Amino acid sequence: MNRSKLENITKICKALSDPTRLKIFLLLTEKTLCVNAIVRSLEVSQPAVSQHLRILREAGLVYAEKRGYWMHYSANKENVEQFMGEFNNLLNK
Amino acid sequence: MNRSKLENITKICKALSDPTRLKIFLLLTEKTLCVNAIVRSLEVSQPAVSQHLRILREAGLVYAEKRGYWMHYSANKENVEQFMGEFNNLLNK
DNA sequence: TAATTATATCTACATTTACTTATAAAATAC
DNA sequence: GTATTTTATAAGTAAATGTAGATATAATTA
Repeated sequence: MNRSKLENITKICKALSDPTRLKIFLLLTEKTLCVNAIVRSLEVSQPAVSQHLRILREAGLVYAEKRGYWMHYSANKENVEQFMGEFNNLLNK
Repeated sequence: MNRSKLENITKICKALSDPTRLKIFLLLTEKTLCVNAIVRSLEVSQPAVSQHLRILREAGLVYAEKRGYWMHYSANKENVEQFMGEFNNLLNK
């Protein structure tokens, strides 16, 4: 089994292994939100949310798009589904 | 979204977020192994493997069955697939 | 019985992680 | 231009995590 493939799996799983970060991700599966909207939804500071978003972005789980001085985040569902498919294949071969 | 459901997801993701633990899990998807067989496959101590197996077991990712003084471990694929299905539903509703 | 084998648990420690406060950077508004 | 707003980054810190060595537990063998 490929090393970088292993790293990709652990990176994605690690990103979803923190409850706050998972909540952020699930919020973003429902709609696009800017950072402050997420801060208001959860009880976490703005820097904490920004750091979680960076980790989600590096794992390929969310998109980020700058508009004005807002940063719009949304879930990268296609990527997640592809990952799930590949992981499922691992199990059944 | 249910609190215990969230905890279940984070527990499973956390279990798969460590490279050594992921390797152990993937080994167990291929065949049933006792602890020492896993120790020999990877370059980790026996206590480390035992602790990883405990975490995988608590996440519902592996079965454990005692035979003689061996403990036979194998992947709980059904559980993983069910989890993947539920998670996928979360994305698409 | 005692010795051996396999696994689990305990303890200690170095590393990683999630967080807060403070600050910087980038865009907008005045 | 300066002030304001939004987000990102830096620094410090307490808590969690992964590990190895030592030890305990449970089953087997002699």
